[in-house]
Order: sequence, then structure tokens, then C-alpha cells
Amino acid sequence: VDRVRLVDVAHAAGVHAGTASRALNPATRHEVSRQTVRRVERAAERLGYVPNAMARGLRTSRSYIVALVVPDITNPLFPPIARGAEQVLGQRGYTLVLTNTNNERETESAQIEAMRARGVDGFIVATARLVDPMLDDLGTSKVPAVLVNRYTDSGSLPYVGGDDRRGITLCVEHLAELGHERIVHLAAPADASTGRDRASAFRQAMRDRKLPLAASGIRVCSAITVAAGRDAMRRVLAKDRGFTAVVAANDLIALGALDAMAEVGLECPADISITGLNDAAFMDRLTPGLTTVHIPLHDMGVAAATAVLDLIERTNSEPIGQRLLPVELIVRESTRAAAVLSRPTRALRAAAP
Amino acid sequence: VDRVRLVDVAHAAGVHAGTASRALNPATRHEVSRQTVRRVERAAERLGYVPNAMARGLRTSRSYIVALVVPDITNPLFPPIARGAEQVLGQRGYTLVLTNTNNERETESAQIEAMRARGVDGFIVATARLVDPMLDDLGTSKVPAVLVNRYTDSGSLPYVGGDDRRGITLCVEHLAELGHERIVHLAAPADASTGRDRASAFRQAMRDRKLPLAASGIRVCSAITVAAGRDAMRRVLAKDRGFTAVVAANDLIALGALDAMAEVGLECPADISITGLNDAAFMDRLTPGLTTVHIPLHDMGVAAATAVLDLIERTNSEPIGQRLLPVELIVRESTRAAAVLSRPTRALRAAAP
DNA sequence: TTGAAAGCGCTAACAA
DNA sequence: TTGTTAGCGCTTTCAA
Repeated sequence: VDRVRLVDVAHAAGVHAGTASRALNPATRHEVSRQTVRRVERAAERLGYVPNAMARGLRTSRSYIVALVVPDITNPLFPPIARGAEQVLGQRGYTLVLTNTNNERETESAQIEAMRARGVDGFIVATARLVDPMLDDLGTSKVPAVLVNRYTDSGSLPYVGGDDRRGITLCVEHLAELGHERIVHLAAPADASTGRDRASAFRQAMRDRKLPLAASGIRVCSAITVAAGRDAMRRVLAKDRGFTAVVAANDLIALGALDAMAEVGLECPADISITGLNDAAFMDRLTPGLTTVHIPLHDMGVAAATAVLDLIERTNSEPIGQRLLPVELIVRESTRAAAVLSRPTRALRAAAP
Repeated sequence: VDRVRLVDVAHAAGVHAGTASRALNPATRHEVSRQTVRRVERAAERLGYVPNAMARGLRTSRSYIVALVVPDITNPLFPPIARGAEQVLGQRGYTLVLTNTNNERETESAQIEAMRARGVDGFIVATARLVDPMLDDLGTSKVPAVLVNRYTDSGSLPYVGGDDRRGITLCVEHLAELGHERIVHLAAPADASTGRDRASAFRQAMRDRKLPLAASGIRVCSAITVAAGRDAMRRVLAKDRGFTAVVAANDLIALGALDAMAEVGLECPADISITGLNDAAFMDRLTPGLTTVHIPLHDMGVAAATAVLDLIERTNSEPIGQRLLPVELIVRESTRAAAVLSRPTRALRAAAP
């Protein structure tokens, strides 16, 4: 059974293809007599007509598809963003398609190219690097695109994200109030805004609180994964046991840090307090429950999708520029008051063997 | 700057569009002289030519897209499947697009329709119900489709999944060996194979072990979510405290059960042992670490993608039918030997107030 | 080896 | 209100 085409429907309804097209399109339906509309609709229904989107797209250069480009769908950060975006897109007749880049620049450019070739109407991109010529290209092209979660320094594309700097500041202040003075930051890679800004916010917050920044005060992880966090923490622990708290740039990194501590017999929060960032799924159920910063991921998806749609439909001509959504510190069990006196003893004891 | 078309490239290279087309297509490149190929390639490169996939698709009725339809991308079950599928698809020049149905039949049919209209070359569907006319339609259509994780009773489509029945059997045997006799099953909804089969495997395993099945022995959850699992467990606990173990149909349901236990002051595994199924991300890091069944999700994605590609390219004409991947019991801390004597006392004590 | 021309299924400008 | 027609950008048969 070959697919039924518009001509088939038109034929069945006894009208011309053009008329059938008008009858089926809500925007042009009024140009057609009510009975013709009904006849065409019934024929379409009866034959099970499904319009060929490629033919339509070729003609109209519209696809009603928005692509969401993520580095790794397995990172619990992205599914909520995807759902948020999908929700508003679906409501307005668009389909969201999700593509993964594995954190590889080549894959990323291939995917974006492929989506462009397919004529997607817009992009939501979650893979931005600080220096990202590919996205700058996208910015100068006519295809609407919005960045989410990370931005580029060139500012060539609008951005929606959580207020990361504030998030980190909240962590440092929380720890400072608990009496921690020697705090280490496990940073995300510095080629993305999430790495650089969080690290700089950390530095700033430490300065504001007049806390000393140790030599090993900021350690950059090679990726935003549990494994990379574990690695980084191992190295920190190998050369420095004088700190009492860790501000991780991300929940997954925090989990890795927890692992590295366990390996050398250190306990959280007894020996070292840890904070994460993102409040990913299940972070509340760990032991210890992770003190972290809640980022409104779903809302970010909603905002990003709304922004691309505005761009696509030129609905709202004022550019959004940067939009930072509010964040919130969630205190759980992974942070505890620094036991000023007993701590060095414990840490030393742990380091002993 | 308008998009550059094939004619533009042809013009720049001083050849006809047809020739340029042949030169750029690996399959027809040999029909063109080597120097012409080079000239065209260089022109394409220089102009930044990106072929219009809609035009090509319209002509060839191929899109090199495979759609993965999932009920809820937020369920940690699906991202690994997506990655596995993407990996093999990408290697073979296809793009995977992911769409969410929110577990709603209407959304599901709308999404499938939309993807069909877009001419996707194949489907991997993770939303099958036991009775699913929509998927039967898909089966009779010419569009290659493979089910993953759940199947339909009609058998109209090939299926790749984990060996759920065996998984549940492993759980029951594990608990039985620990001395548990009164075991409750928190089942997934019965309209999907995952619910029905796991429940029936549970019944069978209990029978095989000659264990009694209490009236409240199987409780069906309203969804595969933490909230639904909590609800179900609450109801079970409200009328029965005589059991010592729970076999949940899924990790999320198990988490919910844990919550419900905590609400009434019961502890796991001290009071009640619990097993999950899927071995979702982070299940190893909870307290207690969840004893569960590892399902090779990534491999399932790989197998499903391979199967659709075979169908699409008619590479391998033997139908795959059902393909069950091996599973493995992962014992962690949520299960413990039933303390035959002290248990009733504890449970009663807990029920007392 | 290359060019010419038709046509995939649809929409939209124009005519009737 | 409806029909006619051209054409979106590409591939592919047929001729040269």
C-alpha cells in the first residue's frame, strides 16, 4: 500500500489538489466553501491521509521542528530541560528532536549540520564552548538558535541558564557560616562557561569572605562526570589534607569526590563537607544526601523553547540576550559545621597510614 | 545570505547540476571523471554547500533518520538505550531523533504520525502496550519498526528486551534463599508487557519455591514512578504487615516503597528486604544500596538499532522475532536474611502505634 | 563522461 | 470559491 497523497484525497473528494490543500490548511480553510471543506476532510480521514512533510517543507521551507543539542543525554541534567522545552513546543505545534554529541566537537558540528540540512526551524543548544566558531556561524546564519545551560563569549546567540555564579556563592557562604575556612573547588572544564564562571564565582566568594585560597584551592576536572570528579579529588587528596570542605561545580563531580574520599577512608560530612550543583534526580536519596543548588531545569527548557519560538515566529522582536533563572540552595546532609578543634586530628589520622 | 544550492556549486565548477550531484554522491562518483569530481568537491567546499535533505528526501524517499519513541525521557531507563542506539545508527550514517510521549496514547500516536509524515526511515518504539492498535498499524505499514523494552501481544513487530521474567525469578530465588517466605510484589501497570510478565514470573517463581501467595501478594502500581510505588506500598502496609520482603517490578517503584516504609518507621533491610529491577543510574549509591537486576540497556539500544537497520536496508532477511538479552542479579544492601524468629516481633512492634 | 529533462508531493500566486 | 500552473532542490533516467 503506497502512501496516499494529496491528489488522491482531492480526487476522492472530487476537487482539485489545490483546493484540497486549502481545505486542509487551517490558515486557508476560510477560502473554501464549508461543504467542500467537509468533503475533503472526510476523504482525507477515510483514506488515512498523512501529509508528506518533506514535500511541504521543501515548498514552504518550514519544518516545525526544533532541535535540542545536548552533550550527553545520560547526564541527568538534560532530560528535565528536554521535557520543559518539549512541553511548550508541542503546545505550539512543533516537534522537539533531541540529538547527542558525546561531548565531541566533531559530532556536534556534524549533528548541527545534519539538522540544518533537514531544515529545522530552530536550535536549542546545550553544548556551547566559550570559544565556539561553529555556534558563531549558526548565529550569523538565519536559523534561530538559543543557548541553554552554557554560553559563548562572543555573545552571538541568546542564552538561558541558571544563575550559576549565585549558586556557587550560596555554597561558599553556607560553608563559611558553618565555620569552614579551607575550601577546595572542583571545577568543571574551563572551556565552557559553566567551568569558568563557577570557578570565578568561587574565587570571588572566597575573597568576599576573606577566606584563604590554597594552592590546591581550585582543581579543574577533565569532564563533568563522576569519574572525572573522582580523579580530581584523588589528586587533591594526594597532596593536601588541610581543607575541610569541597565546592563541586556539579553534582556528578561531587559524587566522584565522595568516592575518592571513601577510597582513603575519609567520611562526609564528618571529615569533609561537600556541595554539588544542579540538584539532579536522586541526589536527595544518597547517603549523605547531597547539599546542592537547585537549578530550575524544567523552566530553563521552557524559557529556551519560548525564546526560539519567538525568534522563529518573530513574535517578540526584543532580543532576550542573557536570561538567568533564580537558583536555590538545598541543604542536606553532606555539609556540617567544621569541628574547628577535632578536625585536623581526624584528617591527620586518616592520612596517617 | 541564502543557502547555497547544488546548482550554485555546479555553476561554480562549470558543470551541470546533474553532474555535480553524481560527483558528490559516493555511490555515483565513479561515473564522473576524477578531475570533475575534484572540481565539484572544491567548489562545494568553498561555497559551504550543505545539501537540502528535504529535497533529497522528497526525491529518494529516504531520510536517514530513525525515531526513538520513549514514554518519559526523565526515566533513567531510557537514556542508555538512546545512547546505544545512537552509536550504531551514527556509525552507519543515520541520525537518531528522540521523542517523548508523556505516557499518553494520544501524544504517542501524534508523535508517530508526525515522524511518519517526516519520512523517517524507521522506528524504535519503547512505549508498547499489550494491546496497541496503533503499533499494529505501524506493523502493517511499510515503515520498519522495532519494539524495545515492551512488546505487544499481537506480535506484529519484532522485539528486543531484557529477560524480565528471569530477572524477577532471580529476585524471588535470592529472597527465598535468604529465608524469606512472605513476599509481596509491587507490579507495574498491567497494560504493558513489563507489568504482566513480571507479575506472572513472580507468581510462577513463588509457586516453584512453594511459597504462599498472600491476598495482598501482588499490588499493581498506577505508573512506573517513585510516587506510584510509594502509593502502592502505603496501601499494602495499611492492611498487611506480615511480609518480610518486596519484589518491585522496577527500581523507581522500589524507591517509592522505601519511602512508604520510612513513613511508618520501617527500615530496609532490617524490617523488610526490597529488590528492584533495571539497575538504573545511581541505584548503587542509595542507602541502602538497592539489590536489583541489571538489564543491559545500552546493548538493548544497540540491538534494537541494528535490527531496524537490517529491516531498513534489507540486509538480513531473517526476522528477529523476540530477542531477550541476559540479565544479572546485583546484590546490594537492601536485601538481608529473614530473621525468622525476631521478624514478626519487629513488624508487630512497628505496627503497634 | 556529461547534459537535458522529468518529477518526488506539496503550496501559493495567478486566473477564471 | 475553485482550477491551473509553476517551482521548492534534488536525483535519475535517457540521450548525446
